[in-house]
This record gives sequence, structure tokens and C-alpha cells, in this order.
Amino acid sequence: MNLSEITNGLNDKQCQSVTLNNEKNVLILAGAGSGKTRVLTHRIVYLITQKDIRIDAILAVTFTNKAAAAIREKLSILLRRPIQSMWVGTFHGLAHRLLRAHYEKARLTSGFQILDAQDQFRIIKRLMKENNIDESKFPIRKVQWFINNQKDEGIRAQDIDPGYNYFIKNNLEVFELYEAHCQTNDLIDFAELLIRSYELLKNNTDLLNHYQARFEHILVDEFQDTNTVQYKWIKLLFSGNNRVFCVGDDDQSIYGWRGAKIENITKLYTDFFPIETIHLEQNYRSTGNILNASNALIAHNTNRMGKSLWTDAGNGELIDVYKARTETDEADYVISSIQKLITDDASPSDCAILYRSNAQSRIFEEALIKYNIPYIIYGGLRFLERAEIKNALGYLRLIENSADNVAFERVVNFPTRGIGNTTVEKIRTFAQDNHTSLFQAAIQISSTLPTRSANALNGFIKLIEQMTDNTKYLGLSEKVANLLNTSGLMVHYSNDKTDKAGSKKENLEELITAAQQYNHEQDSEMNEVVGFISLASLDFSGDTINQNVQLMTIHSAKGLEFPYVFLVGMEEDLFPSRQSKDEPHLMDEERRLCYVGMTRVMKKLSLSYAIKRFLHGEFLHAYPSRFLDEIPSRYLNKIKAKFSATIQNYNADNTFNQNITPKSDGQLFIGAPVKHAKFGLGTVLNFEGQDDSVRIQIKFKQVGTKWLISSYANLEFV
DNA sequence: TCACAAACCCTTTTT
DNA sequence: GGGTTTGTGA
Repeated sequence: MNLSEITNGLNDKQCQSVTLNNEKNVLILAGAGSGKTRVLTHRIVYLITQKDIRIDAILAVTFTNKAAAAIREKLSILLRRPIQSMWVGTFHGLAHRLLRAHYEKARLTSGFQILDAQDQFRIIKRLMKENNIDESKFPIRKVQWFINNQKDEGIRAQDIDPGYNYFIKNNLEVFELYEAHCQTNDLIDFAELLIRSYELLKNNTDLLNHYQARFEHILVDEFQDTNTVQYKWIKLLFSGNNRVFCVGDDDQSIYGWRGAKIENITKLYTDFFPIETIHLEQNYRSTGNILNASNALIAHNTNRMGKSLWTDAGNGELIDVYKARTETDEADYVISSIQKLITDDASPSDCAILYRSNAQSRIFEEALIKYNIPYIIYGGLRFLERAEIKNALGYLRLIENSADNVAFERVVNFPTRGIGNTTVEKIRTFAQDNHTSLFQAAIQISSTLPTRSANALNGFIKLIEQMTDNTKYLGLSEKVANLLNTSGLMVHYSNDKTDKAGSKKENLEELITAAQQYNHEQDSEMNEVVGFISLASLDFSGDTINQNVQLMTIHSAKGLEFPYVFLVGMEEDLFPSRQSKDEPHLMDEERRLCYVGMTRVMKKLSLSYAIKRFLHGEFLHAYPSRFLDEIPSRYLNKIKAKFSATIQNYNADNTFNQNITPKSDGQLFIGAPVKHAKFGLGTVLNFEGQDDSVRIQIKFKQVGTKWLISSYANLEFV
């Protein structure tokens, strides 16, 4: 590959960034939409093809799995060679990889498990209960928050001096209990992944030397989002003989509440001296009006490093600002605008609705259903965080590793099989006293229990042992399918009357599909099942290819772009959030968040707010967000009159995804009439995927619109 | 021990 | 409004 192939299509500044002397540390201050990910990937290609850097000498770190996957994909296309040995991933993913590879040195066993936020909450709750710490005085969420904050700072319980602070003293007590519990049970929470892998390297000089020598080039994306431990982690890996290439934008720092430190960018100048800085300010995404408005907004922040985006793309349309009477009116306005766009040939997936908090999604979801427009909501309760999925994974975990106590607790009496709290408490006590796993404890004490409990418990033990035997030689997805049936989960959710739409059962079926699609190669340090389970806790980004209107928080929209964006709920106390209004630095972060939201837009931005909103069970008066006042009105088109939204049913003949070719059997097409055993007659609205994983959206006459997996739904084309 | 109903709580953002 | 905990009766 020659140099011009790499720099082709890059502007001067981008080109300069990519081809900078490889003996230099580099900081790229890159504005929104200035092509920073592009620069990062092309830099890697440059190093490998022009400077003969080995593929496994590269370490590239990002924050989201989505971003890591995108970089990986781009690299394999550009380099046309296998890149498995290159470390590209999230901080959490790479830390996990390090811990798996060196678990003994990290004081872990090979079966250590990752705790997600829910698991962590449960454990803290139980520890507090067991130790008679009053939940009402010390809310569990706050305690959890305290613990995670300390860890994000790299601080352990032993490092804290509570002084005479009553609250810190109590939090600290739980922190100590929690640390001990996790250590004895081999549990690692998100923050622990980072701190533990940092300590691993710090305390093992030979290991550190090895990785320092191996990673000749360390590249970090979204540097403004690094927290203290992450920064220390990078600094530790930096020996002075290797080089860093950091990309960041201080105006897009929106994770301060999670411990991210913007100051880390400025610390680069001293800790990684000398470092070359390049500014990327030409924006390729948005129109002039949107950029000028965004620049004007962010200019209200103090302490910026200073940067102003520009474009040569022309002014484009003004930004619409819609004043709604209520949140229902707002939703109607947004969805009917989207419908118009679709009629004018836009794809639903070109449209995004962005909001400050997840709770705001519901009203838009309802309106989308009313208009019959396909949509997808990111965030909220993600697929793999749902109870039914976690229960299923609980069985998988227990079969894989009978010492997995978190999984044991989760499934021992689910579906209910007569093993009550009293019995579980006895098992816990025995396990604790004899330093054994809950499963082993259950086996040993079952004979000492009253007959009824003993029978129930023995039934469970037999079930797990049998499942372990029966699935030993099965592939991952068969394993999952098998355990769903033998555990009784499938039957339980099939009979679940509260699950009217059958969506829990559908989710379980989808889990089998997910297992089928799981690509094991990228986690070769682990066996297939462990890899899948870890993925389930670290990566919940589902498929992104779809034909749906995108709904998400502004936080999760970071790094993405959409032709049409509706930034909704622009009201004081909502956005900016009420919790931020008394603290200037929090308000600055809200403003950056607004800036991030606005700069996602390619063509047309609509802002909206309601003057009356039904919130927490009552109607509240709302005032327009201060951010609206901070945008000069010459960029705005204020729509004051009530939008006359007429609700029309979305016409299925007016197809919006004709670019998807139906399968050759010709049965599946948009508008096709189908029959489902349970839901009755319906019409195909949309579909995605291929072969066995085809998902079809159907509008049923009786039960409304649903997404079904065709291989399970047993659809009849009529 | 379990199922259901009533009461009670919260309510920002996420790897 | 909605998810979770608590209380009650079987």
C-alpha cells in the first residue's frame, strides 16, 4: 500500500495528523464531525504499512463497543490482512482480557465473574441487610455510587480515612464488606476491571515490562472521557520508549458524573512531554446554521480549550423550534414531522429522537405506534439486562461453573420450586463457615434439612447435574436451547399471564439466536461459553442495521450522526436537568451535552419543548430551556402556532424499505398478509436480517404491531 | 411457601 | 406512572 492510498480524501490537517513522525506523542483536538475516528484508523494503517510497526504492537482503546467494532472493521478493510493480534477494544474489554490472561497474578481464579450494576446492587443490598445497616438512612443507590466513585478514582476501602464523618464511615463499612465479599466470591464489577488490571500491571514489573515493550503505539479515542484509573492505566503502559496518540474534544466531555476528568487532556502536556497538538476544526457533517448555533451555545461555557468548527457546506435550513402545549402535543408534532419526512422519501432510520433521560421515551414510543412507524429504542432496559435473559444466563453460568454463587442465588428458586428464603439462608451460612460454594454447600446440607425442603433442594441439585451432563458436548446455541427447556424457564414464561404480548418468551427465543450469532474468534482467551457470558455483561449493543426511527438518550448518541434529529424536552429542570442547576460545573456539562446532541445532525435539526408536562403523576408548568436563549435567533425558525397534527395511519403500501430484496421464495414482502397461531391475521410492515435470523415486523389486527423472529414464529403466508 | 393486592418508593446520564 | 417491597390469606 502506498502513502497516497492512506491520505487520499483527507484534508491538510487530517493528513498531517496521520503522517506525523512516528517518534512523537500526539494529541488531536478534534471537534464534532471533523473525522477523528477516521484519523485514528488511518494513523494505525500508516504506522503498519509505512513504518513497519507490527500489528500486535498496536493498542487502540475506545469507550464503547460500537466504536471499537467500527475501528476493527475499517482496519480489516484497509489493511486486507488479519488483525486478531491487534488489541482494539474498550477500556473495560481490554482490562478484562488482561485479567483473564493473568488471573492468578490478579488474585483471581479462572472462573471469575463480572458483576453488572444490577448484580452489584443486589449484593450491596444483602450485605447491608445482613449487617443491620439502615437502608432508609443510607440508600443503596447512594452507597453503590459511593463505592464506584472511589474505585473510579483508584481508591480502595483501605485508603480511606473516614475521620468523624458519620456518612463516610457507614459507606466505608459497606465498601469493606463488599470488597471482602467480592474477593472471596471471585466477583469483578465494572470499576474493578479497571482498578484490578491497573494494580496487576503495577505490582508485576515483569508483566508491565512485557506489555510496555509490546505496545509500541498506544492510541486512545475520546480522551476527554477518561477517568482517573483509565488515565493512570495509560500512563503506566507508557514507558517513554513507546508513543501515544490521543484524540479528544473537551467540548464533548459528558461523563464527568462517572468520574471522567477533562483535565486529563491538559495533563498530557506534562506526563507525556513532548507532545504535538493538532486541531481539527473543519466539520464534514452539519450545515453552517447548525454549526454556528452549536458554536454560539458552547461559547457560554468557561474554561474551554478553545475551538470553533466551520464548514464549507453552506448554511442549510434554519433550526426549527416548536413550542408544544403538552408533552403529547410535542410527541405528535415530532412524529408527524417524521411521517412527512418518510413520505418525502427519507428512511425512518434517517430520523433520531434524542432526549435527556430514558423516561422520556415512552410518549414518543406511543405516538410512533399510533402512526405505525417502525422504531427502535436504545438504552433503557437493554435486552441482556432483562430479568428473563439474566435468569437464562444464570443457568448457563451455573452449568459452566457450579461455584458461580451469583448465578446460584438467581436461579435456585426460579422458576419456583419450593426452595424458600429459610433454606437459602442455611445454605449461605454453611457455605460461609466452610469456605465453599453455595452449590457445594447445598449438596452437603440437603440431608440435614426437613424432608420437604430437602426434596426440593435435591431436585434442584439433580437438575443442574443433569443439565451439565446432557449439554456437555453441545454447541453454545444448543446448550442455551436445552437449558431453556429443562430448567422450566420456557414453560414458566409461556404460562406467564402478566406477559400478555409473549415478549418475554420471544426474548428467550432471541437469546438462542444471539448464541448462534456469537462470534467466538475475537475472545480467544476464553472458551466459548465464558466468552458469551462475558459479552453478555460487557456488550449489549444489539444489531444496528435496521430501518427504524432511532430513539435514544443524548449520551448514547455520542459518536453517531443522523440526517434528521429531534432534540426534545428542551425545558428547564429537564434539560438542563434539575440536579445540575446549582452547580456551575454540572451546568457546563449539561451544555456540552446539548452541544453533542446538536452536532449529531447532518441536515435538519428540530428542537422542541412543552409548556405543560405530566411528570411524576401531576401536571407541571415548564419553562423553555436556557439553552434555547443561548442560541442566536437568526439561526432559529420558531414555530409558535399549534401544529395541526392529523393522525393518519401509516400506509403499508407506501413502503419505506424497498431497497431490501425479499428472499427468493417470494413469500416475504412488505404488505404480505400472514397468519400467526396466537396473534391471528396481520400484515408485514418491515423485516430485517437473513435466513434463520430474519425478524419480521407485523401489524396484527388484534394485538397491534410486533417484531417476530420468523424461524420461531411459525408464520403462515396466506 | 406462594400468589396476589396494596402500599410505597423514586425520578439523569452508562461501561 | 411504574417498578418494587410489604402484607395478607390460602
